[in-house]
Amino acid sequence: MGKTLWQDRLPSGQENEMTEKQRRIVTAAIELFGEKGYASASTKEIARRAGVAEGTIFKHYATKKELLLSVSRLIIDHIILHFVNEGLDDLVSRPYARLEDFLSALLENRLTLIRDNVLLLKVVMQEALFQPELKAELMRGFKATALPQGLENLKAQNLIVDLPAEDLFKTILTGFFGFVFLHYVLMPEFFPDTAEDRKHFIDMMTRGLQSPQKPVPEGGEA
Amino acid sequence: MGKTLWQDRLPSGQENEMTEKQRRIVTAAIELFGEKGYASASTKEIARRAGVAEGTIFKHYATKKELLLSVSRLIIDHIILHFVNEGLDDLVSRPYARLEDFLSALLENRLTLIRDNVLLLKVVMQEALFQPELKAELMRGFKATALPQGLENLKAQNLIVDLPAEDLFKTILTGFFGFVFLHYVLMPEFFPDTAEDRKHFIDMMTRGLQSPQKPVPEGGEA
Amino acid sequence: MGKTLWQDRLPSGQENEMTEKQRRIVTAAIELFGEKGYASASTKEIARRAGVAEGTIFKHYATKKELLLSVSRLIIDHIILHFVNEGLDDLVSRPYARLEDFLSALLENRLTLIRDNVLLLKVVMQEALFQPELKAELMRGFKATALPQGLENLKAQNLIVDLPAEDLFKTILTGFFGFVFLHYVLMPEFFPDTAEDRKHFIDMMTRGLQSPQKPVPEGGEA
Amino acid sequence: MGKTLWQDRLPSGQENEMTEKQRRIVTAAIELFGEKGYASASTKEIARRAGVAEGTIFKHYATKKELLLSVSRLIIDHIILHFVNEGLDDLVSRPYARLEDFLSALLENRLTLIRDNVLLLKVVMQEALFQPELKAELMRGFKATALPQGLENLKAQNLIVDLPAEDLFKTILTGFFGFVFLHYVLMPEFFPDTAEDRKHFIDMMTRGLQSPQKPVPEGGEA
DNA sequence: CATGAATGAGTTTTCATTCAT
DNA sequence: CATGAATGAAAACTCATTCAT
Repeated sequence: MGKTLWQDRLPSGQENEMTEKQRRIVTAAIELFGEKGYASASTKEIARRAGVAEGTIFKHYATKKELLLSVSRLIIDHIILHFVNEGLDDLVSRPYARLEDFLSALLENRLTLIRDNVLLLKVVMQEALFQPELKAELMRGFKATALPQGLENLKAQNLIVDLPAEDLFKTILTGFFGFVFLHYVLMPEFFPDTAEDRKHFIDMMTRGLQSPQKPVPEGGEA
Repeated sequence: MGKTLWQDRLPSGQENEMTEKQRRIVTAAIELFGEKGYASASTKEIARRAGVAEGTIFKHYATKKELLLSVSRLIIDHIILHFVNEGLDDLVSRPYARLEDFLSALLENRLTLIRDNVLLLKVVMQEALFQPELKAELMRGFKATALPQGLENLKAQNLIVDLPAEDLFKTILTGFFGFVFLHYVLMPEFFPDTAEDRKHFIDMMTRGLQSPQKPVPEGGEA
Repeated sequence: MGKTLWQDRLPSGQENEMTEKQRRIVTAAIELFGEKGYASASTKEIARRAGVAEGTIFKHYATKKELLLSVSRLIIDHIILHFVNEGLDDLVSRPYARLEDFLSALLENRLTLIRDNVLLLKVVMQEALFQPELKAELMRGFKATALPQGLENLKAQNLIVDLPAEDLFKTILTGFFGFVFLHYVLMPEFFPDTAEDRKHFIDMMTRGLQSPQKPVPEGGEA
Repeated sequence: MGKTLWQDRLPSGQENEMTEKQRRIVTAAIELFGEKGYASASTKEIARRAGVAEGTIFKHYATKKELLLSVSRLIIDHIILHFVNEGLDDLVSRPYARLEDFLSALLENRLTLIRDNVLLLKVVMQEALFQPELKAELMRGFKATALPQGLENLKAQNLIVDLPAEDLFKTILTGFFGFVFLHYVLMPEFFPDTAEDRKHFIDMMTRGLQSPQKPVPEGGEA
């Protein structure tokens, strides 16, 4: 049922130790912050869902705000940075005959990760809107991607419009972000998850980004 | 901090009448929601800043949430309606207009208003993540756009790819949303507001959406 | 639909004058006090149902409490005292072969009056529980009845147990009150209004009150 | 003012446990509801009199209404359970007991408790007029009586009229309710608490309910 | 007389936080 | 370390009452 991947990523090594209860608290906090927002998730409910006493939360986190910050940090450090690259290395190193194939693969790859982590994203988004440092982290996450390398490959094959990689990167990011955010995070009710919709989006992006000249034919330049 | 234009636009005609106090309440709410977020702005403080009794707020808005919705509706409409009035219709009904011009106008047209309302837009976005009514309000705003009509005209002139209007609408919305949200709401620090960036975006969208065939010449071009 | 009788009884002569609006206020107050109780009926709602402005209520009644008192007085003076005797004179002056017939007629008579005036009774009851003067009024109402006369007739015919009229009166009142109050005012949900139930009650009362000796045969004692 | 017995009876066994503070809250609530009525007794004042923080009340009772229900349940049960324990069962299981003895015990048994709880009973009655949950609670109280079992025994001994237990129950309840309510709750001023009055009532009920045939003698009477 | 917008004190309720066990 | 009863400040909301029009 799409049980999330991130739960296994909470630090449990003995260095960065985190007790079982702490892990349960963090998990419950992520869920509730993601479901109802920070302000509407009461510590009482978090405690209940975590199966601990309310006081226990405050043994570990002095204030509710600190719990939120801690949770945010955790998401950034242990989760986003991980799955941002999940499968991407593989993806960009494969050859693509058409830009469409690349973009399509990119989207599908992102979606598998995102669909199961909507709550996580919601927690990050609500925070990022008002916390500059978090934005910086997010941006760092975006850039750490293997994506730029993929773009270089596409440019080498003349499959993509000839713009500075940085600009291409931003344009793609912008497009993907809009699609993904509206469809899977903000308004799934209004932007349902259909193959048709995804195709329209990929088509548009493909036409928008592909090189006006014919791509370099495979096996000869002339 | 981008003192906004909307204050002069609060309905005061005798139809959609709004008392002086009501206007002060709305103004104070917009300011405070923007400054501290919805949850942290107390009705008491809103009342104080508006110079009215707390009860007065509840005379006009049954609940605090309704006040938020009302305020959100107001700026959403403000952004939309202003846009409509500027006569994008004119633009798209002109023959030989280019898709690029349309998209460009679509973007430029809104930016001033958006830039001036970033604070409240942030709040609206943040709350929309968790409040279904607000999502609905946003969606209503999206749909109230002149966009659909514009699209019909563009299709008639064969300036835009031949897809069902609904699909076109969603694709454009998705693209614009991503661009606007990242550049002006979420991460202006990383997506600066430069003419070049806007041009790249418009170019991409234009290529992505324009009809593969040449437009129907009105009377013959060659 | 059992529209109540009492509305026509509100004073409207030119002496005891009462404006149309006042009458509407009183009517609305009785309904709402009866439906939700004094404390839970807000002046706002009373005004709305009466179709007047909230301020208008306070033009006529300085406080909400005064409205309640006025309404109570009205119920007592113009209504209870009237319908307490409605049909009773007739009823007691008819001859009865059996005690059962008398009690049965008495019950049916009371019920026709009560079924349409539950709200009125509820207003009086909630008040009477805490207002001594109101209890006195109620008691006066009970005693002003033609019932004692009826009892004398029954005693003369030896149809009823030979106790002081006062005691008989109280016993009957007690019994009827319990039946009527539980069935029609307090718990109609649990004590439904069925012919069978009424019969059981009348049977019990009849056996409980009838003279142990055979009644005086009509036409001779020996 | 009839300082009540129930305070010692508040559950404190380890099963139905009730903390010291909870007991103080209940006590204060009973006093204040009785003194000023439900609506006029504020939770703030209840807390003050109980010597606890206002929040503590809501730890134990989610809403003020729930506090009322809980308190009502408590005294209803108190009256009922006390009665049950006094062993009316004994009485009715004795052969040759008379119906009169049963009814008399039924009445006397409750009176002390009722007299001591008039204040709260008034509140319960007043609120029951408008609060369905409270009616239900009252009805539950009625049904929890030992009455039904007693009736079976009486029927077995042919001491009582042969009607379905349910009908007997309702008839008796109706009668007792009228008597008790008028004499001890609503109008003690007009229905004084005299032995004579009680006797008249019991006589009437006895005649009204007893079996027309002589009771089955257990082994012979002569 | 009638209105209804405005008031503000008061009410119920929530909730992060503390602390004795 | 863990608990959860207790706290009390602050929140949203209600409502009888006033008053300028």
